[in-house]
Amino acid sequence: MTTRRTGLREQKKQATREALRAAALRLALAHGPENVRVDDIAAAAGVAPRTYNNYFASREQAIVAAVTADREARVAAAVAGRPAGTPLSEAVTDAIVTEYTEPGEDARDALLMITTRPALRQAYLDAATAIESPLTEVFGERTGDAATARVLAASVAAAVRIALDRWVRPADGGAATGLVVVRDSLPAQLRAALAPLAPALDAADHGR
Amino acid sequence: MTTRRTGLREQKKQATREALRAAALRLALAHGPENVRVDDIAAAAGVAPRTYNNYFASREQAIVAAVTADREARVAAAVAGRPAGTPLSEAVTDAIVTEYTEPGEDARDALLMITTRPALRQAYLDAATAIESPLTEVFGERTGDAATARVLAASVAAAVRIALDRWVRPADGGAATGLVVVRDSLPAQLRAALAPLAPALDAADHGR
DNA sequence: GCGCAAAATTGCGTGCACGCATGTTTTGTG
DNA sequence: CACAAAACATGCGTGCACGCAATTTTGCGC
Repeated sequence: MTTRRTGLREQKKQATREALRAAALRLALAHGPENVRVDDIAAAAGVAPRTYNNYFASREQAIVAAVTADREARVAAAVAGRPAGTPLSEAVTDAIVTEYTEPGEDARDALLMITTRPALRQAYLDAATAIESPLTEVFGERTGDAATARVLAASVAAAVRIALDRWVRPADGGAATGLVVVRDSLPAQLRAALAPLAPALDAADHGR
Repeated sequence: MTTRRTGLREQKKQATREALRAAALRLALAHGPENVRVDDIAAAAGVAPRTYNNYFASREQAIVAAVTADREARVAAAVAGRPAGTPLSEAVTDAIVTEYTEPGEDARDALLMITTRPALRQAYLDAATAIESPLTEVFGERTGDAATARVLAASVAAAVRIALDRWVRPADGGAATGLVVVRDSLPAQLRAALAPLAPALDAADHGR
């Protein structure tokens, strides 16, 4: 369906990637992210330090990837799986809210760690852009226009990123304005962030 | 109007930033980006190597900043300057097309160098996200909703980024599909990328 | 099974980003 | 006009990302 290159080779690569992810998260949780060197992660995963950078371009990426994993691909699949009659904006919003809400797993404390460290927070937000490519494909099938699909996918990714940012960021401007900023739940933030894009999504949808 | 903090200090900072930008671009053009070390740039600008990183987070940023400079702020100003009756989508598109089309200056050969080096191309695209913040302010005044404004600004930034990407990227998929990809001009790419967002922009506009 | 080409891993070397501690300049206040 | 606080420049040290080239592993046709 998607990209099934060759069998065993790809399999081992994914295993290594998974091992690195897991090791990174485990060590970071155990000793604190600041006290984990790339060499440690590589050693724990049983590969050379240099190999680490064949899989992740930064130390933060590996830790964050353990949480975000293949969430992006699932979102795209969920969008594609909605009944045909559903407006595109609704399909997208529902799929995203479902997939991003939320771990329930062991990722709970990982999220806590990530949100309190600026560098990890940044990496976590950046990871949201990974939905662009799968979403572009789905949108492409529904709108028929690849260029439009890409723009809309990028916009959705940006909205998700903003929602996560607002959800994750510590309140800062409170004292200055005297206003107490009530933090919405993640689903509410996601819906609020995606709402402004609904007209564009639906216009492109039936535009074909 | 915007953020005029205090006098002499800010002035010197901008002078240093400008000196670094200029030095980075000049050296990169002269010897090729690969052969310019951060230390060289710092030395040419008359500051310590460490100071360089107080202004730019990467070597590429400084080079690219010499071209993109304050383009972002000008876009925001241009949007704000359109007559009140203009639809928001039109105001945004026209302002962006105007400001991004194109250097005419000494930036011609700089662009050539940037587009041929992957690292610089990446930095150039990333620089487009700088419009987000000024655009958010402008949109905020026009829509009345800060959250919506931010999402739309980010979407516009993403669209611009995509347009620049398509404009700047060397044709790659041509051989595979057998199709000759005709490269549109930058204004055409920008308009095409922004068009899908028009419904969202205009819906938010008069929504207030 | 066997060998070969493609692909992945590894080691090495280099330049870089950035935290921290310290000296220096700027600012606004009494 | 002096002075304390804040902002900035600088040195130093550390860990990191990545290009390059050599080496090992994998997949596949024979």
